[in-house]
Amino acid sequence: MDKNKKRVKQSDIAEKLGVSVATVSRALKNRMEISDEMKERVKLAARELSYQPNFMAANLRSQKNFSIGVIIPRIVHEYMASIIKGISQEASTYNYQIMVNVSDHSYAKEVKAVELFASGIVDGVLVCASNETTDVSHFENLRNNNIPFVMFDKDIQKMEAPKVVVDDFSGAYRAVEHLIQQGYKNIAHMQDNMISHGSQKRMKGYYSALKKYGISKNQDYLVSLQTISIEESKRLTEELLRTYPEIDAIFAITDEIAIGAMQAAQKLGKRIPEDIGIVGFSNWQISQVVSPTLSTVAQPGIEVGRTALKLLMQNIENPRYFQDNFPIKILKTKLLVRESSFRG
Amino acid sequence: MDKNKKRVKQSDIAEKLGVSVATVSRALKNRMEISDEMKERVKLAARELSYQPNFMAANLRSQKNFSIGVIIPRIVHEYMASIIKGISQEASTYNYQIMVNVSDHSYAKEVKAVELFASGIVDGVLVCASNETTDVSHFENLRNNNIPFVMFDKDIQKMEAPKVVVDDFSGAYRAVEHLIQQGYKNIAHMQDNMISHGSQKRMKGYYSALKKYGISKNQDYLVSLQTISIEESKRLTEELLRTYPEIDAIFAITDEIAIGAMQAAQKLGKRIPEDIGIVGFSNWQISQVVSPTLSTVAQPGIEVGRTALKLLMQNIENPRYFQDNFPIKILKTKLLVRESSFRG
DNA sequence: GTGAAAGCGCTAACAC
DNA sequence: GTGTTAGCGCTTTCAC
Repeated sequence: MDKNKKRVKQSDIAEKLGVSVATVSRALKNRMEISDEMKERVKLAARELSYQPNFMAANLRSQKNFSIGVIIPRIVHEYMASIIKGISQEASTYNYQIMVNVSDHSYAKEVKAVELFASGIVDGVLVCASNETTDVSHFENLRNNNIPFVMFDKDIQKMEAPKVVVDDFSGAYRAVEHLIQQGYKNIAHMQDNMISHGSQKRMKGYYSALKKYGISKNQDYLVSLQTISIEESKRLTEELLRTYPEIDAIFAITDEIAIGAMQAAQKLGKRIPEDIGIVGFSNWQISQVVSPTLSTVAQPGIEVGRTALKLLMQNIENPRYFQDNFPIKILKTKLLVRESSFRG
Repeated sequence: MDKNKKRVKQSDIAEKLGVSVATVSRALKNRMEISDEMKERVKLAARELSYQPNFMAANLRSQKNFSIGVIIPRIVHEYMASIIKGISQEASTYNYQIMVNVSDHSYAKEVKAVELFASGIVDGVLVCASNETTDVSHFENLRNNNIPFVMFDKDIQKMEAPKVVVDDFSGAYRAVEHLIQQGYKNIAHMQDNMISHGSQKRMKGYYSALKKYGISKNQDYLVSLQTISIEESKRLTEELLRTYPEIDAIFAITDEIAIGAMQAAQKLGKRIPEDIGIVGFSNWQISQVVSPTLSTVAQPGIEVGRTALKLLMQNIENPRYFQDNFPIKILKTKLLVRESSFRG
């Protein structure tokens, strides 16, 4: 065991070369005041001694740590994972690392995560609030410590901060418009029970499309799920379709719900898309595999991640970048018409 | 802008109270040599000044940073995400953070990530090697810097390190045994082209079950996919079933491949499970949604993550814990019999 | 172009 | 119980 083999530091290089640590530090950082010859000597020695910089020390000095904190409610979730992928990709172009903290949709955990990140172990924070989060005072911790942050995916209205979200409204609008154009008349909407801004926007998009095409709204065609799951959706959809057999289309707020709806429709002997059209939201991989394939509204997860990180980096590089004028980036969703809603 | 509002530090508290920084530091850490009264005074003052500890400074001193690096090949991947979830859960019980670095199955990126983590910004590393990784010399960086690490999911044979993997062999064995017990006779195996240890184990499990039940092995029933995708699997399975119509069961190395196989079988007018039985591997959510539902071998992702992190923490807490005698934890897989292979 | 020296904020060894 | 002091390893004035 080489427990006594200490890590080589700049002073070791300095000693070996008979120069000062300052020179070593500068040479390693390629400062131009150092002669090329010295740079070479230092770098050579560094390699010989297999020197590895100690970032903790450098960070303490420079008050930066080249890492950003990411708070998300879930990780086993295709859309979230794709956002992380985007964040991760973009971060690496800045040579930044990401620290991922999963709140598990617990407000308490989110608060803890925010406090931790506010303590200075990261240069900035990206956060997607949990479903439980209504009080947003914990984010003041970040402000007080001058840690810039950007919110993504979930838009908490009263929160003043830079945000990156997707266009829920027009995504929903186009989905419903498409159903109408396919000749469907009685279009139901399955939503979650969240009073989240995104859910509301989707609902508004749904109603707006109906209105535009002169279809009067029917409260009975609106169903809210308590828990989001295929089973729950299947159960409620079956109930809905039995009660209102005239319903010939469903716009579901997520693919999961859409698939439950498909299963219910099929169970009742309805043909998709002939008898009933179905459109989901998110474009999960699963939506291409079910039979018939599911039409859905694709959300650009990777782009959301990249955009959020870019915004954050601008704020990190220039602390007064936003000047209290917080941008809200709304990324475009895209309707993908597949079998479940296309009758030509 | 309160740019000149400097962060309050221990010395500010000390000054305000007329005590030394040492006392403040100790009081905040609840050391018992400090009187309760002083602890109270210090904590009160800390709160009044809204003091936030500077972890960078503390870390530099203590040479710890309470974070561990995680290197994974992909993140948009249900099984990986569940492993991360497990790591994340367990880490939080130790008050550790995780730094996630995605290699994207690129050897070069993996090397970079290892080097970064070897530089001392984390107390330990968990790594799942990329598919490109055959040379493992980069991990020496971690050893040289006394950064403990644990490998998970992917078992690179020549790599001597603590490992956490799942029992691919017996998972595959039981899947095939189940098919045999259901009366299937001509069982094909669809695998990936990776020469990965896991794939090989599954193949061995497949052959071993056949042998056990006296079924002679037929090389023609073994298909390797160049790229893993539903389409590719569908194409190759169709080819396979056209060439060898006697095949009445398929054991696929992933759920993705299994689903492609299901689609091919259905396209050829074969009924599942009556005419052909299919079993996958991984228990993706999708496997419960396809019709018929897919039998599969579940891998305990969360457990893999938790176990890997626990092993790592033991090594962090006691650097000579493993004494060069590296454990390999093999977690149990579980066969889930669903519709696609059950004919009662 | 290079060196000396002063910290970054905190912890810990050693006093008393 | 509390203070003094000496760093952790690096960066950065300020000299020369």
